[in-house]
Amino acid sequence: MVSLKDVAERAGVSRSAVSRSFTEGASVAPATRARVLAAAEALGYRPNLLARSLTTRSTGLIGLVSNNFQNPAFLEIFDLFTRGLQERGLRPLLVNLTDEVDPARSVGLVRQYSVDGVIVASSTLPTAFARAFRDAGLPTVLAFGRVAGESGVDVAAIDNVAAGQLAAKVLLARGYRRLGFLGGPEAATSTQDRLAGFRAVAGDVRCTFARAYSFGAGRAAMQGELGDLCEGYFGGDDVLSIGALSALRDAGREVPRDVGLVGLNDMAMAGWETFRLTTIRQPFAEIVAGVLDMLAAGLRTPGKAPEVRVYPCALVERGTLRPPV
Amino acid sequence: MVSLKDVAERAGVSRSAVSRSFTEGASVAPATRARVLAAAEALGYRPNLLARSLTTRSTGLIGLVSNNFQNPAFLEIFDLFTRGLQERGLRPLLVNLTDEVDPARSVGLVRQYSVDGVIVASSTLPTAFARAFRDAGLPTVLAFGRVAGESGVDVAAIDNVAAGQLAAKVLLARGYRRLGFLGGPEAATSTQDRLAGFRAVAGDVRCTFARAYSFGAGRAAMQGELGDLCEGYFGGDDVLSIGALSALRDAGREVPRDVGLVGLNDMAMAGWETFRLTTIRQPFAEIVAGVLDMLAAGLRTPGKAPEVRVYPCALVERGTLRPPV
DNA sequence: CCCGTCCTTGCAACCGCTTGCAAAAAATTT
DNA sequence: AAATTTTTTGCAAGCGGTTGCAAGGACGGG
Repeated sequence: MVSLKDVAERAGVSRSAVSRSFTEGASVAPATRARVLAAAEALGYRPNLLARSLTTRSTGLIGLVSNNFQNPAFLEIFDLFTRGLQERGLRPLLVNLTDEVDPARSVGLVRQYSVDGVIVASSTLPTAFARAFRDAGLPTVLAFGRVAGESGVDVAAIDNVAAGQLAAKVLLARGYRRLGFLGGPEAATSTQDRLAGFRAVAGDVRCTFARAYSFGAGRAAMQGELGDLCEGYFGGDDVLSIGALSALRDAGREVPRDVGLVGLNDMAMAGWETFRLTTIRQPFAEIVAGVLDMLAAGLRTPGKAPEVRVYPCALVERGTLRPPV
Repeated sequence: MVSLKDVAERAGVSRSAVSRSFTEGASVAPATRARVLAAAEALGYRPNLLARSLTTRSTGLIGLVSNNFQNPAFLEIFDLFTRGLQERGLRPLLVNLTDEVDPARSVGLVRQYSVDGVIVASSTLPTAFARAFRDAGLPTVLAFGRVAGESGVDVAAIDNVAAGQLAAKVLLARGYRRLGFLGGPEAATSTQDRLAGFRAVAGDVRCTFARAYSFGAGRAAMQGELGDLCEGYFGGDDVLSIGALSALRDAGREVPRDVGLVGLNDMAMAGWETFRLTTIRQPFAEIVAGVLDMLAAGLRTPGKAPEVRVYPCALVERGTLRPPV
């Protein structure tokens, strides 16, 4: 492994000179820098960022933590995050928190790697996790979390209550009367908020909670409904809704004629011709951009007051809701 | 940030003693270690792994590189990799190589972070990438690559040629006569090998290549076929096949009666009741375990000779192929 | 009680890089 | 040409750890 010293020797300068040649705007004569860069090039030298981080106190590492590795929506989200981070010269350290229950352990884990900040990408991870990172002094931003109330961390998300309201309004406007809520994990804030909004508009609704955001869970939940079906359903998310849709179709129920279904997310799959799921779009790209923006701000200004960015969501019309009456 | 020095002071010992207290099997009196650990606990100290790596020359960081962020199969794969790495005390540095064409740049990137090794998880990334990592002196293992020929790196994968043969045999055994190949990106070794195997058994077949492993690409490709349909198709992978399936169904073709379709991967979605795709299973979990195993060996023994592990694949019977005649 | 062993411990150097500071060199002024 | 200012450079210390080495202590045997 070629180091600063090797380059310095080859270029006939001190190690400091080499170091400065590699830092933007450092005081070094153009000629020297040229010589150094040439030597570095010849030797195939690349500065060791981790060693550098010891003095600069910044690694460029960002903990990307999630517990959502079954929902295809998250592949889209990881794609956006990884690309976005890379564009900013940051590197995602992926942390899979599936089945993890102890925030302290996760904190220890990312701290040992001196990450500069952490992104919590999940709507089902208990808020204790995000708070734990924050309390450890790490700039933390929560994607897809709860926007109301004081979480103490940056949040970028839609207003899930509003989304629930929108779902209810739309279902009613399309003439569906008895409404049902087919939520994700009951404990998740996203589920609670969507339900709250849904209820605020639709009043008393039937509630079922799936054990996870997955096709199987959605299908099973809907199969449980078949005995006494509501007219319109708000599915906790797209993949859940797609599972529900399959149950309905297999049972011979006509969607959208007999029963209406609206999902949430607008993941790529919702648009697949097989499903044509009418859904409420959650603007992933914008949310991710917002997260990165706040993260960058948090890195620049440690101790910055937490910020909440709320993104609008809108109905995407496809085939699982009948047209307005 | 509390460091070695702080703990040493509080425990009334030298920094070395603290360091040793934290390394397995180092020479330190039990009583001292206890005192040190107590002090560390009280201060909330955690050793800085990156600083440690400077002398130990091992960061525990593993580059997990892929260019496959649209295919839901890869979410399953990332899940397996991240969990498997975490269990071994390693951390995945996720590198998204979508649209990247220059191997050198990727190498520089992971080298700057002194990763201990890299996992290339892709069947479409040019082999030049894996080789470039290897040439940079990094233990590299390629998941889902080509198993034949000398790549110079560890490989864990199925034998794609055999998979192609299996697909052809099965299709013929089910009485489908004119066969078509609906492959992924033409340049990918996986596509070439699957086709080669397919042809070896089925002889002259119709060939179409989708531009990516995606629903849309599969659907579009199959729509192109509709004018002059073959009887049986081997889809380059499940998501492609599912796209193709949707095109067939929408066109009113009866699957499996009029046309048969067999996919490859057996991703979770293939089992969804909506699709019930008959497919050739690629044992993800076993492959990932093999990758991690070889990676661990590579970390232990630098310069270890590259190894190739071939995993068997088998037909998973569902609804898109008629029963044997 | 003295001595040889073995276990513990601290010192100091080092991993690869950054940076404040003061000296040296170059450029400007007078 | 001397004096002053500005730029460039190297030194040395430090970031948070590890580790070879030699000195100090504890312990058992003679």
